Amino acid sequence: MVRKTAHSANVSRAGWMLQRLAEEGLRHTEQRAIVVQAIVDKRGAFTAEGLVDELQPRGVARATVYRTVEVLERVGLLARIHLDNRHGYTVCEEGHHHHLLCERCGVVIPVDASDVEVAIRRLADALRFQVDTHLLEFAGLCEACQARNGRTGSAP
Amino acid sequence: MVRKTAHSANVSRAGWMLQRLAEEGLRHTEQRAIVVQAIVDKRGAFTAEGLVDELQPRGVARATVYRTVEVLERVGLLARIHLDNRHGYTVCEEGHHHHLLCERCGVVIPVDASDVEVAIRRLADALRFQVDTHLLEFAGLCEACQARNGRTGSAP
DNA sequence: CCAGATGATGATACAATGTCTCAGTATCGT
DNA sequence: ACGATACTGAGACATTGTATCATCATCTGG
Ligand SMILES: [Zn+2]
Ligand SMILES: [Zn+2]
Ligand SMILES: [Zn+2]
Ligand SMILES: [Zn+2]
Repeated sequence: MVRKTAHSANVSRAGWMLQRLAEEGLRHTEQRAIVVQAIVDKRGAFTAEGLVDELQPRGVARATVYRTVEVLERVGLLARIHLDNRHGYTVCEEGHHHHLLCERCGVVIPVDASDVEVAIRRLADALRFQVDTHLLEFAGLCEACQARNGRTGSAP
Repeated sequence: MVRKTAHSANVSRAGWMLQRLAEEGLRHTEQRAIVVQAIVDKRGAFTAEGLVDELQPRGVARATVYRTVEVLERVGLLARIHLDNRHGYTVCEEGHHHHLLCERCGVVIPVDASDVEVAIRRLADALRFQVDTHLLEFAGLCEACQARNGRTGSAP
């Protein structure tokens, strides 16, 4: 197997996401490529407004950033996460699963919580409430941030 | 036991919440009484902005509504819930538990998900991530809304 | 390859949701 | 009753997100 640099991995991942958009009948545009590349380069949680700040100087309009994020979420390439006040997103190509968010550095890792999922399903079935969706998120500190505890990071 | 009307129950509940504020060293004001009464009368999910719309005409300023909601949350009398785009709150006098939100009528019921809680704890312990908090919410239809399915309600 | 159909963008106005300031007011312990 | 101080109101301000619409780019079929 060929070992890829982090950068080329990001480039190919961005390409994959753009390809997915094409498969959905959406067009490839220069602006979407810029937004998608910025997103995969982040490798963590981000907010729409943060992207705007970053990409507006590079010629991508606010509305385009919001529209692109919305489209990516609809297609399933982004998952929404609930920060304390605003909303964030994270890259998420897989199916249903949940996320661990590091509150210091903003890194997000997916977690397959199958046991929790089973318990949730059982609970939902037992209630007279018809449970359509559930929201489960975790927040804490990633391994790296546990190590260098006390230093400040750049979570969005 | 004396059977109370829904209204008197709400009144006493509001009184109890105000008493809790007093116990925390916070002052009793006319505006806070109005806000708290409006909240308990709702008996479901609500948003700060919704309260503003309702109480501004009654002489409670926007800032006061927001400040009161914030104070109530800090004291633990309100829990924040994550609606799709904005944030909401619900009355929550008890300790740690989670909530079922009816997406049609906005009613919220607390649920003690101890099995889920155990599974969550186990998962958290197994990860090298240091999980500080978790967020678990359910959304769906309450029993009443399942019955009269198809009709529109007034969730915030 | 070209032209048209349609999707996407940008500039900006608008809307919704909070946050902050500060002078004036109400509350509460003494 | 008094004084310390918590609280309020009014409105400016900030942030986050949406709508409009003329213009432009992309894809597709011929
Ligand atoms: Zn994911
Ligand atoms: Zn799940
Ligand atoms: Zn509760
Ligand atoms: Zn829990």
